[in-house]
Amino acid sequence: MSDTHWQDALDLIRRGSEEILVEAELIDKLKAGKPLRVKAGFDPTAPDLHLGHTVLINKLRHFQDLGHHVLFLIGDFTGMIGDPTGKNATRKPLTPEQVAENAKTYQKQVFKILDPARTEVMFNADWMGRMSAADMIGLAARSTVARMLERDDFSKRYAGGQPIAIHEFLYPLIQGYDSVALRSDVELGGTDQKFNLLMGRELQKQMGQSPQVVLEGLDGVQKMSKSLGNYIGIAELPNEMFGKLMSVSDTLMWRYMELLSFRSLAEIEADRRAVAEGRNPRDVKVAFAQEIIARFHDRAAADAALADFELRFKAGAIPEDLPEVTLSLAGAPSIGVAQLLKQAGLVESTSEAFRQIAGGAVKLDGEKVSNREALVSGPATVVAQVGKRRFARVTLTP
RNA sequence: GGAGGGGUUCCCGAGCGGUCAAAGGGAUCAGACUGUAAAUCUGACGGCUCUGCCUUCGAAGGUUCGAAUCCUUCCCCCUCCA
Repeated sequence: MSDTHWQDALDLIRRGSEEILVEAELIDKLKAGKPLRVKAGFDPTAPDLHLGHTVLINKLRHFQDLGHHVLFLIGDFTGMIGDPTGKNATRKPLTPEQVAENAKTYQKQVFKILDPARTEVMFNADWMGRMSAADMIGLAARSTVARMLERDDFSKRYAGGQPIAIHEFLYPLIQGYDSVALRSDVELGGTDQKFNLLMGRELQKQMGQSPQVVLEGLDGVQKMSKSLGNYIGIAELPNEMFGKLMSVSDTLMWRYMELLSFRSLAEIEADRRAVAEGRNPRDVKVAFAQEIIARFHDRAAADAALADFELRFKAGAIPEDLPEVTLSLAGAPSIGVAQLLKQAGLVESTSEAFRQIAGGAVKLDGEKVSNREALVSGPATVVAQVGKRRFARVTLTP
Protein backbone atom coordinates (compact mmCIF):
# COMPACT_ATOMS: atom_id res chain seq x y z
CA MET A 1 0.00 0.00 0.00
CA SER A 2 1.37 3.37 -0.91
CA ASP A 3 1.71 6.21 1.54
CA THR A 4 -1.26 8.14 0.24
CA HIS A 5 -3.42 5.06 0.43
CA TRP A 6 -3.00 4.45 4.09
CA GLN A 7 -3.28 8.16 4.74
CA ASP A 8 -6.67 8.29 3.03
CA ALA A 9 -7.74 5.16 4.84
CA LEU A 10 -6.79 6.71 8.14
CA ASP A 11 -8.77 9.85 7.39
CA LEU A 12 -11.82 7.81 6.61
CA ILE A 13 -11.44 5.77 9.75
CA ARG A 14 -10.90 8.84 11.88
CA ARG A 15 -14.15 10.49 10.87
CA GLY A 16 -16.51 10.51 13.80
CA SER A 17 -14.13 8.60 16.04
CA GLU A 18 -13.46 10.10 19.40
CA GLU A 19 -10.21 8.33 19.97
CA ILE A 20 -8.01 5.72 18.34
CA LEU A 21 -5.97 3.63 20.71
CA VAL A 22 -3.23 3.40 19.60
CA GLU A 23 -3.16 5.31 16.37
CA ALA A 24 0.45 4.49 15.60
CA GLU A 25 -0.41 0.81 15.82
CA LEU A 26 -3.30 1.29 13.45
CA ILE A 27 -1.02 2.96 10.96
CA ASP A 28 1.36 0.03 11.19
CA LYS A 29 -1.47 -2.39 10.61
CA LEU A 30 -2.76 -0.42 7.66
CA LYS A 31 0.71 -0.14 6.19
CA ALA A 32 1.17 -3.90 6.41
CA GLY A 33 -1.45 -4.08 3.69
CA LYS A 34 -3.12 -7.24 4.97
CA PRO A 35 -6.87 -7.45 5.44
CA LEU A 36 -7.59 -6.68 9.08
CA ARG A 37 -10.04 -8.50 11.29
CA VAL A 38 -12.40 -5.83 12.56
CA LYS A 39 -14.58 -6.75 15.50
CA ALA A 40 -17.74 -5.16 16.82
CA GLY A 41 -19.99 -6.65 19.43
CA PHE A 42 -23.75 -6.38 19.60
CA ASP A 43 -26.27 -7.06 22.27
CA PRO A 44 -28.59 -9.94 21.37
CA THR A 45 -31.57 -8.36 23.09
CA ALA A 46 -32.01 -5.30 20.91
CA PRO A 47 -32.48 -6.36 17.34
CA ASP A 48 -34.33 -3.20 16.39
CA LEU A 49 -31.57 -1.03 15.10
CA HIS A 50 -31.73 2.70 15.30
CA LEU A 51 -29.60 5.32 13.64
CA GLY A 52 -27.25 5.32 16.60
CA HIS A 53 -26.26 1.75 15.88
CA THR A 54 -25.68 2.55 12.26
CA VAL A 55 -22.88 4.92 13.13
CA LEU A 56 -20.81 1.96 14.15
CA ILE A 57 -22.05 -0.14 11.27
CA ASN A 58 -21.18 2.62 8.82
CA LYS A 59 -17.70 2.54 10.25
CA LEU A 60 -17.53 -1.21 9.73
CA ARG A 61 -18.58 -0.57 6.18
CA HIS A 62 -15.72 1.87 5.80
CA PHE A 63 -13.34 -0.89 6.80
CA GLN A 64 -14.93 -3.23 4.29
CA ASP A 65 -14.57 -0.64 1.58
CA LEU A 66 -10.90 -0.56 2.45
CA GLY A 67 -10.72 -4.31 1.95
CA HIS A 68 -10.94 -5.50 5.53
CA HIS A 69 -12.93 -8.26 7.14
CA VAL A 70 -15.76 -7.64 9.60
CA LEU A 71 -16.43 -9.87 12.60
CA PHE A 72 -19.99 -9.16 13.61
CA LEU A 73 -20.19 -10.58 17.09
CA ILE A 74 -23.51 -11.20 18.74
CA GLY A 75 -22.98 -11.38 22.48
CA ASP A 76 -25.45 -14.07 23.31
CA PHE A 77 -23.31 -15.31 26.19
CA THR A 78 -22.54 -11.87 27.59
CA GLY A 79 -26.21 -11.09 27.14
CA MET A 80 -26.82 -13.28 30.14
CA ILE A 81 -24.93 -10.77 32.23
CA GLY A 82 -25.94 -7.54 30.61
CA ASP A 83 -23.37 -4.81 30.36
CA PRO A 84 -23.17 -3.40 33.86
CA THR A 85 -24.83 -0.05 33.92
CA GLY A 86 -26.20 -0.48 37.38
CA LYS A 87 -29.70 -0.28 36.05
CA ASN A 88 -30.55 -3.66 34.72
CA ALA A 89 -28.03 -5.90 36.37
CA THR A 90 -30.24 -8.90 36.06
CA ARG A 91 -31.56 -9.85 32.69
CA LYS A 92 -33.87 -12.53 31.69
CA PRO A 93 -31.82 -15.02 29.75
CA LEU A 94 -32.82 -15.49 26.14
CA THR A 95 -33.62 -18.88 24.75
CA PRO A 96 -31.47 -20.14 21.86
CA GLU A 97 -34.52 -19.71 19.64
CA GLN A 98 -34.88 -16.05 20.60
CA VAL A 99 -31.20 -15.46 19.99
CA ALA A 100 -31.43 -17.06 16.56
CA GLU A 101 -34.51 -15.00 15.80
CA ASN A 102 -32.87 -11.76 16.88
CA ALA A 103 -29.74 -12.59 14.93
CA LYS A 104 -31.81 -12.99 11.80
CA THR A 105 -33.43 -9.61 12.35
CA TYR A 106 -30.01 -8.09 12.87
CA GLN A 107 -28.68 -9.48 9.64
CA LYS A 108 -31.65 -8.35 7.64
CA GLN A 109 -31.19 -4.78 8.84
CA VAL A 110 -27.42 -4.72 8.95
CA PHE A 111 -26.91 -5.93 5.42
CA LYS A 112 -28.53 -2.79 4.15
CA ILE A 113 -25.17 -1.31 5.00
CA LEU A 114 -22.63 -4.11 5.27
CA ASP A 115 -21.29 -6.30 2.51
CA PRO A 116 -22.29 -9.89 3.40
CA ALA A 117 -19.31 -11.27 1.52
CA ARG A 118 -16.91 -9.60 3.89
CA THR A 119 -18.89 -10.15 7.06
CA GLU A 120 -18.75 -13.03 9.47
CA VAL A 121 -21.54 -13.25 12.02
CA MET A 122 -20.51 -15.01 15.20
CA PHE A 123 -21.86 -15.82 18.64
CA ASN A 124 -19.70 -15.74 21.72
CA ALA A 125 -21.61 -18.55 23.36
CA ASP A 126 -19.80 -20.74 20.83
CA TRP A 127 -16.58 -20.50 22.78
CA MET A 128 -17.74 -19.16 26.13
CA GLY A 129 -20.34 -21.89 26.48
CA ARG A 130 -17.59 -24.49 26.23
CA MET A 131 -15.42 -22.86 28.84
CA SER A 132 -15.14 -24.84 32.07
CA ALA A 133 -15.41 -23.36 35.54
CA ALA A 134 -11.67 -23.84 35.89
CA ASP A 135 -11.08 -21.91 32.65
CA MET A 136 -13.32 -19.16 33.93
CA ILE A 137 -11.30 -18.89 37.12
CA GLY A 138 -8.16 -18.74 35.05
CA LEU A 139 -9.63 -15.88 33.07
CA ALA A 140 -10.78 -14.10 36.22
CA ALA A 141 -7.25 -14.39 37.63
CA ARG A 142 -5.96 -12.20 34.82
CA SER A 143 -7.39 -9.03 36.26
CA THR A 144 -7.78 -7.44 39.67
CA VAL A 145 -10.48 -5.76 41.68
CA ALA A 146 -8.56 -2.51 41.72
CA ARG A 147 -8.35 -2.63 37.95
CA MET A 148 -12.06 -3.29 37.65
CA LEU A 149 -12.86 -0.41 39.95
CA GLU A 150 -11.09 1.89 37.53
CA ARG A 151 -14.06 1.51 35.31
CA ASP A 152 -16.04 4.70 35.67
CA ASP A 153 -19.32 2.96 36.10
CA PHE A 154 -18.05 0.67 38.82
CA SER A 155 -16.17 3.32 40.72
CA LYS A 156 -19.20 5.59 40.76
CA ARG A 157 -21.45 2.89 42.02
CA TYR A 158 -18.91 1.81 44.58
CA ALA A 159 -18.46 5.35 45.83
CA GLY A 160 -22.17 5.97 45.79
CA GLY A 161 -23.01 2.92 47.85
CA GLN A 162 -24.69 1.12 44.97
CA PRO A 163 -24.34 -2.64 44.71
CA ILE A 164 -21.98 -4.29 42.27
CA ALA A 165 -22.56 -7.97 41.73
CA ILE A 166 -19.51 -10.18 41.29
CA HIS A 167 -20.63 -11.49 37.94
CA GLU A 168 -20.65 -7.97 36.58
CA PHE A 169 -16.88 -8.03 36.77
CA LEU A 170 -16.94 -10.91 34.35
CA TYR A 171 -18.49 -8.87 31.60
CA PRO A 172 -15.39 -6.89 30.61
CA LEU A 173 -13.29 -10.02 30.95
CA ILE A 174 -15.48 -12.00 28.63
CA GLN A 175 -15.75 -9.22 26.10
CA GLY A 176 -11.99 -8.95 26.23
CA TYR A 177 -11.58 -12.66 25.83
CA ASP A 178 -13.77 -12.56 22.73
CA SER A 179 -11.06 -10.51 21.10
CA VAL A 180 -8.56 -13.21 21.96
CA ALA A 181 -10.83 -15.91 20.56
CA LEU A 182 -11.38 -13.93 17.38
CA ARG A 183 -7.80 -12.72 17.06
CA SER A 184 -9.17 -9.31 16.16
CA ASP A 185 -6.92 -6.54 14.91
CA VAL A 186 -9.34 -3.71 15.52
CA GLU A 187 -12.38 -3.35 17.73
CA LEU A 188 -15.00 -0.63 17.52
CA GLY A 189 -17.20 0.64 20.29
CA GLY A 190 -18.88 3.59 21.93
CA THR A 191 -17.19 5.73 24.53
CA ASP A 192 -18.95 3.79 27.24
CA GLN A 193 -17.19 0.70 25.95
CA LYS A 194 -13.69 2.03 26.37
CA PHE A 195 -12.92 -0.01 29.44
CA ASN A 196 -14.17 -3.23 27.88
CA LEU A 197 -12.34 -2.55 24.64
CA LEU A 198 -9.08 -1.95 26.44
CA MET A 199 -9.56 -5.16 28.39
CA GLY A 200 -9.39 -6.92 25.04
CA ARG A 201 -5.98 -5.37 24.35
CA GLU A 202 -4.82 -6.35 27.79
CA LEU A 203 -5.83 -9.98 27.49
CA GLN A 204 -4.50 -10.29 23.97
CA LYS A 205 -1.13 -9.05 25.15
CA GLN A 206 -1.16 -11.43 28.08
CA MET A 207 -1.95 -14.31 25.77
CA GLY A 208 0.76 -13.46 23.30
CA GLN A 209 -1.33 -11.86 20.60
CA SER A 210 -0.73 -8.54 18.96
CA PRO A 211 -3.18 -6.23 20.73
CA GLN A 212 -6.17 -4.90 18.86
CA VAL A 213 -6.46 -1.25 18.04
CA VAL A 214 -9.44 0.33 19.69
CA LEU A 215 -11.66 2.74 17.84
CA GLU A 216 -13.76 4.41 20.44
CA GLY A 217 -16.38 7.10 20.72
CA LEU A 218 -18.71 6.15 17.90
CA ASP A 219 -21.67 6.91 20.06
CA GLY A 220 -22.56 10.46 19.20
CA VAL A 221 -25.97 9.17 18.28
CA GLN A 222 -25.70 6.07 20.39
CA LYS A 223 -27.31 7.87 23.25
CA MET A 224 -30.42 7.41 21.25
CA SER A 225 -32.94 5.55 23.32
CA LYS A 226 -36.63 5.17 23.66
CA SER A 227 -36.63 6.75 27.07
CA LEU A 228 -34.83 9.82 25.80
CA GLY A 229 -37.37 10.21 23.07
CA ASN A 230 -34.77 10.61 20.34
CA TYR A 231 -34.99 7.09 19.05
CA ILE A 232 -34.99 6.83 15.28
CA GLY A 233 -35.34 3.24 14.15
CA ILE A 234 -34.04 2.39 10.73
CA ALA A 235 -37.20 0.45 9.98
CA GLU A 236 -39.46 3.37 10.76
CA LEU A 237 -41.83 4.88 8.25
CA PRO A 238 -40.41 7.70 6.12
CA ASN A 239 -42.72 10.30 7.63
CA GLU A 240 -41.77 9.30 11.14
CA MET A 241 -38.10 9.44 10.32
CA PHE A 242 -38.44 12.79 8.72
CA GLY A 243 -40.26 14.29 11.64
CA LYS A 244 -37.79 12.93 14.13
CA LEU A 245 -34.78 14.06 12.19
CA MET A 246 -36.27 17.52 11.86
CA SER A 247 -36.64 17.77 15.59
CA VAL A 248 -32.96 17.14 16.15
CA SER A 249 -31.50 20.32 17.54
CA ASP A 250 -29.42 22.56 15.32
CA THR A 251 -26.36 22.05 17.45
CA LEU A 252 -26.65 18.30 17.39
CA MET A 253 -27.47 18.24 13.72
CA TRP A 254 -23.84 18.73 12.73
CA ARG A 255 -22.72 15.82 14.81
CA TYR A 256 -25.44 13.65 13.32
CA MET A 257 -24.28 14.62 9.87
CA GLU A 258 -20.68 13.88 10.60
CA LEU A 259 -21.61 10.44 11.85
CA LEU A 260 -24.48 9.46 9.61
CA SER A 261 -24.19 11.29 6.33
CA PHE A 262 -22.21 9.77 3.50
CA ARG A 263 -21.35 13.21 2.26
CA SER A 264 -17.78 14.35 2.71
CA LEU A 265 -16.70 16.37 5.68
CA ALA A 266 -15.74 19.17 3.31
CA GLU A 267 -19.29 19.42 2.02
CA ILE A 268 -20.70 19.44 5.52
CA GLU A 269 -18.23 22.11 6.51
CA ALA A 270 -19.42 24.21 3.55
CA ASP A 271 -22.98 23.92 4.81
CA ARG A 272 -21.92 24.95 8.24
CA ARG A 273 -20.28 28.07 6.86
CA ALA A 274 -23.36 28.88 4.82
CA VAL A 275 -25.50 28.66 7.94
CA ALA A 276 -23.08 30.87 9.82
CA GLU A 277 -23.58 33.41 7.05
CA GLY A 278 -27.31 33.35 7.35
CA ARG A 279 -28.65 30.32 5.55
CA ASN A 280 -31.56 28.73 7.40
CA PRO A 281 -30.29 25.61 9.18
CA ARG A 282 -33.67 24.09 8.56
CA ASP A 283 -32.81 23.65 4.87
CA VAL A 284 -29.65 21.78 5.71
CA LYS A 285 -31.59 19.58 8.04
CA VAL A 286 -34.18 18.84 5.38
CA ALA A 287 -31.51 17.72 2.94
CA PHE A 288 -29.92 15.56 5.57
CA ALA A 289 -33.22 13.97 6.58
CA GLN A 290 -33.89 13.15 2.94
CA GLU A 291 -30.51 11.53 2.53
CA ILE A 292 -31.14 9.23 5.45
CA ILE A 293 -34.64 8.30 4.35
CA ALA A 294 -33.43 7.56 0.85
CA ARG A 295 -30.85 5.20 2.32
CA PHE A 296 -33.28 3.11 4.32
CA HIS A 297 -36.27 3.50 2.02
CA ASP A 298 -35.83 5.23 -1.31
CA ARG A 299 -35.71 8.60 -3.00
CA ALA A 300 -39.41 8.73 -3.72
CA ALA A 301 -40.24 8.06 -0.08
CA ALA A 302 -37.90 10.87 0.92
CA ASP A 303 -39.65 13.31 -1.40
CA ALA A 304 -43.05 12.20 -0.24
CA ALA A 305 -42.02 12.63 3.38
CA LEU A 306 -40.90 16.18 2.71
CA ALA A 307 -44.12 17.02 0.89
CA ASP A 308 -46.18 15.61 3.70
CA PHE A 309 -44.14 17.49 6.24
CA GLU A 310 -44.62 20.80 4.46
CA LEU A 311 -48.32 20.21 4.21
CA ARG A 312 -48.71 19.18 7.78
CA PHE A 313 -46.64 21.73 9.56
CA LYS A 314 -46.47 24.70 7.27
CA ALA A 315 -50.13 24.55 6.39
CA GLY A 316 -51.21 22.92 9.63
CA ALA A 317 -52.97 20.17 7.77
CA ILE A 318 -53.77 16.80 9.18
CA PRO A 319 -51.55 14.02 7.84
CA GLU A 320 -52.85 11.55 5.30
CA ASP A 321 -51.71 8.29 6.73
CA LEU A 322 -53.35 8.33 10.14
CA PRO A 323 -53.56 5.24 12.23
CA GLU A 324 -57.10 3.92 11.89
CA VAL A 325 -58.93 2.90 15.02
CA THR A 326 -62.37 1.42 15.31
CA LEU A 327 -64.24 1.63 18.57
CA SER A 328 -67.51 0.04 19.42
CA LEU A 329 -70.03 2.15 21.30
CA ALA A 330 -71.54 -1.07 22.59
CA GLY A 331 -75.05 0.21 22.25
CA ALA A 332 -74.51 3.62 23.80
CA PRO A 333 -75.42 6.67 21.71
CA SER A 334 -72.16 8.49 22.42
CA ILE A 335 -68.80 8.33 24.10
CA GLY A 336 -66.91 10.81 26.27
CA VAL A 337 -63.92 12.48 24.67
CA ALA A 338 -61.60 11.26 27.39
CA GLN A 339 -62.69 7.67 26.88
CA LEU A 340 -62.34 8.03 23.15
CA LEU A 341 -58.78 9.28 23.43
CA LYS A 342 -57.85 6.57 25.85
CA GLN A 343 -59.38 3.75 23.90
CA ALA A 344 -57.84 5.03 20.69
CA GLY A 345 -54.45 4.80 22.40
CA LEU A 346 -53.71 8.51 22.13
CA VAL A 347 -53.31 8.89 25.87
CA GLU A 348 -52.31 6.43 28.53
CA SER A 349 -55.06 7.09 31.03
CA THR A 350 -58.31 8.89 31.44
CA SER A 351 -56.56 11.23 33.81
CA GLU A 352 -54.06 12.15 31.15
CA ALA A 353 -56.91 12.75 28.73
CA PHE A 354 -58.48 15.22 31.13
CA ARG A 355 -55.18 16.95 31.62
CA GLN A 356 -54.53 17.25 27.92
CA ILE A 357 -57.99 18.69 27.40
CA ALA A 358 -57.35 21.19 30.18
CA GLY A 359 -54.05 22.05 28.52
CA GLY A 360 -55.74 22.81 25.22
CA ALA A 361 -53.97 20.00 23.39
CA VAL A 362 -56.97 18.04 22.20
CA LYS A 363 -58.69 18.52 18.88
CA LEU A 364 -61.46 16.65 17.16
CA ASP A 365 -61.68 17.19 13.41
CA GLY A 366 -59.46 20.21 13.91
CA GLU A 367 -61.70 21.78 16.53
CA LYS A 368 -60.18 22.36 19.92
CA VAL A 369 -61.99 20.59 22.71
CA SER A 370 -62.11 22.49 25.97
CA ASN A 371 -64.97 20.76 27.74
CA ARG A 372 -63.78 17.60 29.41
CA GLU A 373 -67.32 16.29 29.56
CA ALA A 374 -67.86 16.63 25.83
CA LEU A 375 -69.53 13.71 24.13
CA VAL A 376 -69.03 12.37 20.65
CA SER A 377 -72.07 10.66 19.25
CA GLY A 378 -71.90 7.81 16.83
CA PRO A 379 -71.83 6.15 14.50
CA ALA A 380 -69.29 8.54 13.03
CA THR A 381 -65.67 8.99 12.05
CA VAL A 382 -63.59 11.70 13.66
CA VAL A 383 -59.94 12.66 13.48
CA ALA A 384 -58.70 12.88 17.03
CA GLN A 385 -55.52 14.75 17.85
CA VAL A 386 -53.46 15.21 20.99
CA GLY A 387 -50.72 17.75 20.63
CA LYS A 388 -48.91 18.10 17.33
CA ARG A 389 -47.81 14.57 16.88
CA ARG A 390 -50.49 12.22 18.06
CA PHE A 391 -53.27 11.55 15.62
CA ALA A 392 -55.83 8.87 14.93
CA ARG A 393 -58.84 8.48 12.69
CA VAL A 394 -61.41 6.99 14.96
CA THR A 395 -64.47 5.24 13.62
CA LEU A 396 -67.29 4.73 16.07
CA THR A 397 -69.53 1.77 15.41
CA PRO A 398 -72.80 1.10 17.20
C1' G B 1 -20.20 -13.18 63.08
C1' G B 2 -20.27 -7.80 65.30
C1' A B 3 -21.42 -2.39 64.84
C1' G B 4 -23.65 1.45 62.12
C1' G B 5 -26.36 3.67 57.85
C1' G B 6 -30.25 3.08 54.31
C1' G B 7 -34.72 1.34 51.01
C1' U B 8 -39.94 7.54 49.08
C1' U B 9 -43.97 8.45 43.11
C1' C B 10 -39.76 7.31 35.74
C1' C B 11 -34.56 9.00 37.89
C1' C B 12 -32.07 11.95 41.74
C1' G B 13 -33.75 13.57 46.29
C1' A B 14 -36.62 16.16 50.68
C1' G B 15 -40.24 14.77 54.25
C1' C B 16 -39.90 11.98 59.83
C1' G B 17 -47.72 11.57 63.47
C1' G B 18 -52.43 15.32 60.75
C1' U B 19 -52.24 21.18 56.41
C1' C B 20 -48.86 14.52 52.03
C1' A B 21 -50.74 11.98 46.00
C1' A B 22 -46.00 13.60 49.17
C1' A B 23 -40.88 19.84 48.56
C1' G B 24 -37.01 20.66 44.94
C1' G B 25 -34.31 19.21 40.52
C1' G B 26 -34.03 16.12 36.09
C1' A B 27 -36.69 13.50 32.34
C1' U B 28 -41.38 13.59 29.99
C1' C B 29 -46.10 15.70 28.02
C1' A B 30 -48.96 19.97 26.62
C1' G B 31 -49.69 25.46 25.66
C1' A B 32 -47.25 30.25 23.93
C1' C B 33 -43.16 31.69 20.73
C1' U B 34 -40.82 29.19 16.35
C1' G B 35 -38.14 26.30 11.62
C1' U B 36 -42.26 19.88 14.92
C1' A B 37 -34.57 23.63 16.33
C1' A B 38 -32.54 25.94 20.60
C1' A B 39 -33.51 29.24 24.49
C1' U B 40 -37.47 31.28 27.33
C1' C B 41 -42.24 31.62 29.76
C1' U B 42 -46.78 28.81 31.44
C1' G B 43 -49.23 24.48 32.95
C1' A B 44 -49.38 19.26 33.83
C1' C B 45 -46.90 15.08 35.62
C1' G B 46 -50.56 7.60 40.38
C1' G B 47 -55.49 5.78 38.87
C1' C B 48 -60.84 6.21 38.27
C1' U B 49 -67.45 5.96 36.78
C1' C B 50 -63.11 13.09 38.55
C1' U B 51 -65.70 19.48 42.42
C1' G B 52 -65.35 13.28 44.90
C1' C B 53 -63.40 8.39 45.41
C1' C B 54 -59.50 4.61 45.27
C1' U B 55 -54.28 2.90 45.45
C1' U B 56 -49.01 4.45 46.55
C1' C B 57 -43.60 5.99 50.28
C1' G B 58 -39.15 -2.26 50.48
C1' A B 59 -43.02 -6.46 52.56
C1' A B 60 -46.40 -8.08 56.28
C1' G B 61 -48.55 -7.06 60.84
C1' G B 62 -49.52 -3.52 65.02
C1' U B 63 -50.24 1.31 67.93
C1' U B 64 -53.39 5.71 66.94
C1' C B 65 -59.37 9.29 65.72
C1' G B 66 -55.28 9.66 62.04
C1' A B 67 -48.86 6.81 59.76
C1' A B 68 -44.36 7.77 54.33
C1' U B 69 -43.51 9.34 59.40
C1' C B 70 -44.02 5.36 65.87
C1' C B 71 -43.52 -0.25 67.24
C1' U B 72 -42.67 -5.64 65.72
C1' U B 73 -41.09 -9.24 62.31
C1' C B 74 -39.22 -10.19 57.61
C1' C B 75 -36.66 -9.05 52.78
C1' C B 76 -32.93 -6.21 50.29
C1' C B 77 -28.65 -2.71 49.86
C1' C B 78 -24.26 -0.05 51.68
C1' U B 79 -20.08 1.06 55.14
C1' C B 80 -16.64 -0.32 58.90
C1' C B 81 -14.63 -4.31 61.98
C1' A B 82 -13.72 -9.74 61.90
